[in-house]
Amino acid sequence: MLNSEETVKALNVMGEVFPNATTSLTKTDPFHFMLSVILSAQATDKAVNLVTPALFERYKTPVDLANASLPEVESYIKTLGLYRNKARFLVKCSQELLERFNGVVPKTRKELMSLTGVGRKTADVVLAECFGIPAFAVDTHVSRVAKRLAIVPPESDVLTIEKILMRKVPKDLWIKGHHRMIFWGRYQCMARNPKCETCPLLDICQEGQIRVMR
DNA sequence: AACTCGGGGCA
DNA sequence: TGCCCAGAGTT
Repeated sequence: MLNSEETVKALNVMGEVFPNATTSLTKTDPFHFMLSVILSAQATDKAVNLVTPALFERYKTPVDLANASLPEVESYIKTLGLYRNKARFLVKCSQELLERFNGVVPKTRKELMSLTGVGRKTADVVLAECFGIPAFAVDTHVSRVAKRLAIVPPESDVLTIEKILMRKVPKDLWIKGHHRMIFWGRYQCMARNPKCETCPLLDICQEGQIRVMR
């Protein structure tokens, strides 16, 4: 298992390969950014960025979305997967935002996660991107990369992975580390056919070495 | 813990 | 054409 120092070293190698690793979601105000993150579930950021300009032009405030009709919201996001769920999430989330938070996106993880459509990962991304509050959001890319590099045990669940990452990585590297692992998982260490042959982390990657052998 | 939503991206 | 995916809610 990689120790703290080795983990940071690996993250820094990722940073050299992807110096501009950051979210591709269009950054707007916290309200609209939070909605963008909700929409990005099981979809690419590119696909999300394609629909959000028209969507947010139509629904500028939480009040607008709270009173929206579901079919109309769906019509704006039909090119995304899971669009019926997502439309429902956006409307209900806006209603709850008005009822409980006076229409202002809250700045704690607990409050964010109390909103419909906002889970652990979305909450962490909003905290980090909107408010600069350190969080190590764990998604499928982060999970896969952490396991392959043996930063975490192979059977770890998401919460365990997050705990270990937050322990092994200094807080000021949480947000960057998240972005780097996302890029690593998307462009170097893909789920199906990872580019192990040209991987600069192959020497510390047990799974990669096994993969290259055969 | 398993199931469901779902069009896109990619082999 | 088939398979998986920058998740979260429900049961």
